[in-house]
Amino acid sequence: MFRGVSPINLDAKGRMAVPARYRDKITELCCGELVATIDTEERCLLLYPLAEWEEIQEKIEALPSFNPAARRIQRLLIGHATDLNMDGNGRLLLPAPLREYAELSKEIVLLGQGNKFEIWSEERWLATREEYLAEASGGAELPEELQNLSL
Amino acid sequence: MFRGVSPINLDAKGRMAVPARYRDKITELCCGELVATIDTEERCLLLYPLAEWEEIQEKIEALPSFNPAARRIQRLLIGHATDLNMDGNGRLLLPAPLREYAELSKEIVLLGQGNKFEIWSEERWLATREEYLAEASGGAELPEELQNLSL
DNA sequence: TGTAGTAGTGGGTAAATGTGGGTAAATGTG
DNA sequence: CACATTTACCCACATTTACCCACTACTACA
Repeated sequence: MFRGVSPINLDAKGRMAVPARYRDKITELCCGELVATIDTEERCLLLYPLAEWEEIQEKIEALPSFNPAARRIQRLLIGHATDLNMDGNGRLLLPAPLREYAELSKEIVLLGQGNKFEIWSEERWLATREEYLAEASGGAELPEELQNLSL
Repeated sequence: MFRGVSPINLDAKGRMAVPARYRDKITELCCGELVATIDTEERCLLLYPLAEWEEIQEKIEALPSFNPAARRIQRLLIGHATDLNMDGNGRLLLPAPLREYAELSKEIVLLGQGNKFEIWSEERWLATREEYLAEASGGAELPEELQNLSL
């Protein structure tokens, strides 16, 4: 599915040009209909093909709604999930509330992540990547599945 | 169903313009007839399509009425439930008592939440969201369903 | 190295949307 | 029954958005 990193500039209207190498697949998967929402762990956005998102939303809605942690997740994820369509030039208009959440200004980064993309402010992504690298080289606390992973 | 976040301004008469992207679906589902009531956990309002609300009200009415907790829920939810109609411009007049409960002044936020909407004062929503994010990243006390959720 | 095609970027314009407010009907009150 | 207040309906304006077209920068290939 999706992979790779793409530095992108938002234009003055808050639009993001989807890298051409993804466009055909996105058109094929969901006719250019995508859903963006927030990531609850990091200040970045998640971008799903519509069909992919709908499966996830079903799972989230099925959570027990009297459970406070589940209500939080529902409010955060479904509450921010916004439908987006690619325009004729293969661009997406990122809604202002989502841009504000992820602190996106001009320079952003699009990360392919399998069934979805992540959208980061470039500055925040570079800083977070450094943190990850530092933690990873600590080498401690890896779950068993990871320790057995051969690259 | 409904999803996404919409910042909205109430006008001087306490009216809220329903975002255009929801209007068709609302008209189709319930001819623009909605029911607003209070949320008992958070200081926000809940907004249901009429048919959706009627199912819920039946369930609430079926609760054992000698049980004090059930009576409380009945008084709070059914007692505050108010029928609203979209006007010709796709706006809803939010009744003063409900506005006061949720402390809605000018800037409000509409959150799509599956079968319903939530209406928050923008200020309160932003503050609550930060709390949720902080708690979510604590990572503790997640129900099993949530721990296994892969996004 | 030139040329053609593709990708990324910028911005104009018409249509749709959000906003404000006037007025008449309806409602509640003295 | 008259009055004051609220609500519903309507029209008009400001703003935003979607769509389109044009320009520039690359890339690939001759």
